[in-house]
Amino acid sequence: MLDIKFIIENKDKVKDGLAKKGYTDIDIDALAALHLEINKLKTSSQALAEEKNRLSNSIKSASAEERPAIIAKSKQLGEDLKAEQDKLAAEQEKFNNIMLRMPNLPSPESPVGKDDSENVVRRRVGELPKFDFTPRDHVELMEMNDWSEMERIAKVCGSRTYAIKGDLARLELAIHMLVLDKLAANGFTTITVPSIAKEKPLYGMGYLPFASDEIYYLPSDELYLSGTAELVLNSLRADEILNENELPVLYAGFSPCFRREAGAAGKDTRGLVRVHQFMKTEQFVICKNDIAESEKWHQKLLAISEEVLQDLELPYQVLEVCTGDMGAPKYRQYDLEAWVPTQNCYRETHSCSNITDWQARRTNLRYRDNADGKVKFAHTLNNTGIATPRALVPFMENHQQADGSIRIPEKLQPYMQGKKFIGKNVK
RNA sequence: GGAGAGUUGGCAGAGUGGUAAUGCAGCGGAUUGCUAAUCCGUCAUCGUGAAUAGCGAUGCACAGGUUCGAGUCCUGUACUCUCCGCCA
Repeated sequence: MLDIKFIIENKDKVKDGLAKKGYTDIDIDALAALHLEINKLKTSSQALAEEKNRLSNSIKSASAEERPAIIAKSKQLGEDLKAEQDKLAAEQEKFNNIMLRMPNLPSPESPVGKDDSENVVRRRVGELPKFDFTPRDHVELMEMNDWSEMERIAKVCGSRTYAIKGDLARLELAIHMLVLDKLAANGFTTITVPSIAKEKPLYGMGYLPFASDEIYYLPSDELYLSGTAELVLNSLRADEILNENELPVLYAGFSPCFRREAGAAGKDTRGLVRVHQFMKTEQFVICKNDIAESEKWHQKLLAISEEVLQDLELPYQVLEVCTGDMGAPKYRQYDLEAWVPTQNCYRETHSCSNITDWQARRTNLRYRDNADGKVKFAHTLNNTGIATPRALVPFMENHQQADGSIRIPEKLQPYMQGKKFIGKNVK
């Protein structure tokens, strides 16, 4: 959500930002006019309320003869007021619906572009693996090591589900532990959160009304399945006024995540790349309303996830996401993509975003500033810590050996009982 | 699933139909004079203002209702706690 006063005072800047993000259907001038109309209705209904309050308060001291007239007048005012307030509520709803659909404005640093083809590679880190054999893709590797039940589980649970077993299943959890330890070492509080949520947090995060196709809904309970721990973490402190001394709030959230993948029909149907249910360790930050401060945290979150990929010894690239490919809530976004040898390309493993105060305005998450005692909307940021099983795809493929076994990078070995390799052919 | 109790500001906590006490914390100011204390104001949202000035509206979990007037009475919903039932 944006501040309506900011919108009105910076119409050109807002129009420019909306255009860069590809939102051409929002009429800022009409929105400003609507706001003006609402304020007029507020003023007129407040005048009626004031008069009515005055009359009501005078009844106590009025004589018995005066009372019937005052009551009648007050009753009439009450009806007028109700009519005025109904008008106001209708206009307000129109206004709110537009405001809920207003995306965040992009950073002036973000590359301007219309879609993912215009994202900019900022850097590539790590050497691509060279194989003296024909590398197998991750599905073949799972099959030859008896690490999965992909066909059976599809019969039981439907397409885009997965079941992995043995050392690969243990690896999946080991990687999360490595990331959770790293985040804890950086001051993040480990927190496991539910994957079911009410509707309100979905609006707070900006999932609704923007991406309703992506979300599982449980109608008999009026609950939704969460696509990320960010959803819950973003609303965990909703409606609070934090003390500035509590900031920054750093959460390392772990949760099962659910996505319908409705918009990805036919894409990545093979294997572990795109599944309906996965596990994610999420980095989430609440910090002061200060762009230098939140940009600092944005870089910090990015650095942590780069370190994760380095610990996993995966070659990756840092992508700065262009204005047109960014989600509505985002001010600035980096994606990390790890190399997938058999696809001969980098695939997304992390998405790192500065949301500024856009979500905090929606969840009413504020803090009291120590310097001036004022209540301000906080800034929020989020980044993937690690998401599995997708991360297992580049992991298995980059670390595969000729015999189909998988090398375990040094940093991960303590989480795998010291094993240097896993696989059927490991002696 | 059944029964009961509860939900008031950043926090604590009064308030049984007539303008939301009080304390703590924070912020602003004054005063004393010194590892701080005291006093006053302020303390959420919005409208009108150049205004962080005044004036006004709203705000007691949420949504309705009764009433000239609702934190207070009525209805529904959510959540919390206690007990019973079920249960990893």
